[in-house]
Amino acid sequence: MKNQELIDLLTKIVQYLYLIDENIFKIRAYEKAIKTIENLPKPIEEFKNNPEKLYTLDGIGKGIGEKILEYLFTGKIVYYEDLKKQFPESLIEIMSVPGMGPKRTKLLYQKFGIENVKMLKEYAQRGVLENLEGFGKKVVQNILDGINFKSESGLRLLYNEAESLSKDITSFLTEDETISKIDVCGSFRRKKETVGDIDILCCPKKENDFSVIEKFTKYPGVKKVLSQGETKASIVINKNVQVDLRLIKKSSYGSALQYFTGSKEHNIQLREYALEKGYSISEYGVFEVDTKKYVCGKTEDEVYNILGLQYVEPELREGQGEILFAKQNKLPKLLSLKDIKGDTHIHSTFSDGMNTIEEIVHSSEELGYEWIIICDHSKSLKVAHGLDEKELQKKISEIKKVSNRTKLKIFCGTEVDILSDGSLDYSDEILAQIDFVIAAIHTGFKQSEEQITDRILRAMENRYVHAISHPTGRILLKRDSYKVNISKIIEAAKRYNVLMEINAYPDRLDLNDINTKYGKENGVKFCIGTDAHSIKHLNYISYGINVARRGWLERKDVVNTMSAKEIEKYLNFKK
DNA sequence: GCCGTTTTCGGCCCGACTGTTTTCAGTCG
Repeated sequence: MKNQELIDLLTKIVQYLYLIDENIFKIRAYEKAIKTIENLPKPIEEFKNNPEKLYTLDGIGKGIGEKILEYLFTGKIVYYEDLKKQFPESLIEIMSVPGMGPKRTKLLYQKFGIENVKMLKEYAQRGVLENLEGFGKKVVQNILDGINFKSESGLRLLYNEAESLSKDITSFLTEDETISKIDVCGSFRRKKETVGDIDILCCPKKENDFSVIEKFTKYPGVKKVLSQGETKASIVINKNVQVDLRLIKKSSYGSALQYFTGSKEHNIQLREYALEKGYSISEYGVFEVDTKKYVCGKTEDEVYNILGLQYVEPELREGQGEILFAKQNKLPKLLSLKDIKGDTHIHSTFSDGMNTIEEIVHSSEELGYEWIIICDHSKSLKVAHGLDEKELQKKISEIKKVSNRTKLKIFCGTEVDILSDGSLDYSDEILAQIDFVIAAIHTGFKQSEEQITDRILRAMENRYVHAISHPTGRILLKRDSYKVNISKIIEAAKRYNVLMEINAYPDRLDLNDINTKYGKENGVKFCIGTDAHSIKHLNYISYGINVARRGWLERKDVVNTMSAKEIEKYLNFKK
């Protein structure tokens, strides 16, 4: 799949366009096209032989479409090669230094020939930049700080890390009880799998009480105050995470919440749509264009409703058609935690889990589940104490024993390895005795895309396989997915009636949101498994639900919403 | 560079903070 390479290339083009001060709307057109490719669930190569389909994609017209085709056929884009002749590529890195934008980057290059971050640092330290027009002592200091900040950070947070950080900061801000409302917005509220920074919105109890801004800058663990105004401040805290706080009064709270939740693309589309209807939207509210009169903005509901739109859940606000659906009153009723009646992927002490089946049962009862599936590893995964056939029999009888002491329905599952030749780690005779078979790849990550795709397809053909676990094998922020044609796998899932797992482990979240949505569009059904290796992990189910919601899934798309009777019937039907 | 149920040309979301300015450019979200 060349999608990421193409995205990287187009992103560089965008940076160059900023540098040469190209028409801002042209730049936005490129940015929009990049978003479209990021949300594409298929390999871009598939458009090689039917370009007409490429041009139907949102934001891709003649100009950018031709460049994409040029890239697919020749591996490069001449337009980009020409841009490189104007300015060295290393200027793009300079522009990524906080405080350095295209204007300053270009000026320093033309005046001093500064073409990389190292040179920038040297010139800044020598004090030669301060006398330039538009520069000054503080600007130069900010640039130096920016260089340090950049070298130390760059990483995004996993969603669950952002979650605990957010809790800590919001409880600090609310401890004096001067605040009536507080929300963490941005990509965190949209439940993205990783979060770049934390955006907090709050409404003080007393109008014009700005004291919380001051308090915010005193948060324990603050490393640097980037900016501090009357209604807005930005800090950097330990771990080099940027946190922004914005104060807003009651009458604007809803529109501010809407605005700061984003995404940028969603907001642009919403505002464009509002203009068609004669309204202008900002974080302060919805206003009539003609009279500039305030119309509403107290709640998010109001903002969408005044435009004749259904309320759009934050998880759907990615500019991927949700506004059109909202217009037609056709948004999905998203899955929620209260719909969940069981977990399809739990490890016990039989393999590499920390807790016994008895303990898992106890915790699952507390969660209000009707059923669970204990999936341990299969025999060849020695590092995880995979079960051989004998141990598997022991596990089956243990489940029977524990079942006598609980109302909870316990299914015996296995996370069976897909071996490097595509065969499964247990014989069909063994698999037939197991209630739920979820097949997974744990070895041979370096194989070619064809090999891995074929391996998984072969596993799916097996009549005893109910599901595919963590279908792309990625570890967020650590390891890329193995090479696999995931759209082929998803399409096959419908054909073979195999579930796609949304693995809820916080650093997996695999399938991801985009592929989940693609699966739904192709009629695929899903199971959400926590992959819990300890009873504490059972709560990870909420992270799986986040992905499901971002993938537009409803109750009916997910087997975890079935009652114990329904799921039993469902699992048997497969055999 | 993209797009169109008034348009194939003329639009394209909106605002805060900083630092350097005498009214605003640059950067950021």
